Amino acid sequence: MSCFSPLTSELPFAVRSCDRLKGSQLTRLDPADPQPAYRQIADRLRERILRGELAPGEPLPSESELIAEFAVSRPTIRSALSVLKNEGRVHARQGRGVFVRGVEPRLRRSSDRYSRRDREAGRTPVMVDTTAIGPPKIELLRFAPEPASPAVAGRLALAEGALILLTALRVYTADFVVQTSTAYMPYHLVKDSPVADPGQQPWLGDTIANLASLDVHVDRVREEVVTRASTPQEATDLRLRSGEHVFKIARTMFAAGIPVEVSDIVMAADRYVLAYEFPVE
Amino acid sequence: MSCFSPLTSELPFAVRSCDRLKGSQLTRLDPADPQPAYRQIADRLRERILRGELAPGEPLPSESELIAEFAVSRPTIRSALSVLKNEGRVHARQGRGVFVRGVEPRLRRSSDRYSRRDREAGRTPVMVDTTAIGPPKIELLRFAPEPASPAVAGRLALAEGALILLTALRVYTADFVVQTSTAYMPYHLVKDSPVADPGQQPWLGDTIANLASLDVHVDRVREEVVTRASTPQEATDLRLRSGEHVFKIARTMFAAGIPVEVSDIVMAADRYVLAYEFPVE
DNA sequence: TAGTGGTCTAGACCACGGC
DNA sequence: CCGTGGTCTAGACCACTAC
Repeated sequence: MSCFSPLTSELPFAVRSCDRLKGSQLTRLDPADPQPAYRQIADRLRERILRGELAPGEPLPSESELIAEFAVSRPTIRSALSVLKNEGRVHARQGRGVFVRGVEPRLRRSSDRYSRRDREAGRTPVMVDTTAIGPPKIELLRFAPEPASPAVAGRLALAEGALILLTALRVYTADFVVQTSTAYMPYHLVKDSPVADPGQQPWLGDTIANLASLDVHVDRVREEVVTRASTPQEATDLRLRSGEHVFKIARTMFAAGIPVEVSDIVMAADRYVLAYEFPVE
Repeated sequence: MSCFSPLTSELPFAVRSCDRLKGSQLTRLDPADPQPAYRQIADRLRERILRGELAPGEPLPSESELIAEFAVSRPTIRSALSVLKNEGRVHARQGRGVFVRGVEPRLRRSSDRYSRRDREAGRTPVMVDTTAIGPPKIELLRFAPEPASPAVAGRLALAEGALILLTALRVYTADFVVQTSTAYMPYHLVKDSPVADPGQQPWLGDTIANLASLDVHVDRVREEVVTRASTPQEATDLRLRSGEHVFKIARTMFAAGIPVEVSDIVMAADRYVLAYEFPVE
């Protein structure tokens, strides 16, 4: 397209003179650079973004403009753009263009939320700092006693196959899912109590309050954080595109040194900042 | 590789009937499926991986085999594979093949490392659980007093432009970089002390010990964790491919409620599990 | 040498969005 | 309507690895 240079077939990379380019100068790639063209192009575009030359929300030059600017074929431009997409720096919208992704404010998930003060103020510990987006809605996906898997039994220091109470939740805010959690409690702790009654559960999602009502007092929390690409299921749940990252938190609550609940919490990695504050010594 | 073992078909996961080896049956795509071919193919391959049909370390079928199996062109197969690469589920090695990525054990970075017991045992708090890989080596990149940037001044509750001591470190283990950190301390705390002397610094990387020698006693730590794609600089430092994720930890140390050090710590996200343990109430 | 993945081109058709 | 990005094809050459 454009720029019918007879040099095209002679010189594989660049060096085509093309006087009338629509706005954008021709940008030469460095043939000495061992990096392939699509990486060099991605690097140049990334620089423009990091330097603020292309501000958040702004569109990048269109594919055809980039083809003209760098004098390469469309697939090469698309490879370059896909690098930036995979880095989460831009997102494409069909029919519109490719846009620099803004730094959306992240939800803050703070270890403070386990403090008694917050609980007594009536704040649910499922998440905090919902001030900007309203209170969370909780959807109960499953709630049932089950035999513990070996992994869960190990984490709860139970015999394999012992009964646990499984609670699977999904947390929404303003109709978009922000996290899912799957929690396991030893069934013998909650049996015959309101906590084990799906219709009655008094503090859905608030393990500490639930256990306190049974005179089990959580005094220590451990959270182990990893991040990885989402599975298709998680991507569906959290409305991510497959491949976007999640935080996965394996949480254990202890009462007097005994694990009384473990849970696996999954949330969109780029929507959260995890804040931990703890004493030293 | 494939199908020499008669046991294969008995194993719970390897269900392929392997009569005539990689003749690999033709796998039909669903034309009714609104998903494009490359995604359908990626999904099928992902399933095989998640089901264990393709075990960690094993090669996927080669591109030409996949072309035959799904009856599509090479670029389509390559798009499908690039989806899985970007998810971190496989990695390609030129001239060899595409291999299922194993779950390498992650280094554990635990909040315990700030405890006095560990310090007195002589363990450096820069990282822990180095048992598997030997003690860390610390490279000092920069060590100099500087005027604080507005951001750092804010985090340290100093006036803008106040002097801070900047310490930039890189931590190696067995010759591979595991984390970088940039720390800032109010210069007035350390001025004229051995802590401010590059040649003398007694506990490089151990802020708590350094400050304790000046009678400043850290009693609380806050860490704020985010994850995002690495910048090119970080990718170089940590030997990541551009686009792989990092954890970024913004740490603040407090003594009697006053921030006495802030630091930014960056590490390869898929090499770490961050463990936090803290009391409730 | 044969097979693998890595890069690049040229050209085609489609779906979406705004005018 | 036209321009945008999304998908797909066919074919080429290269660099690396194994044998």
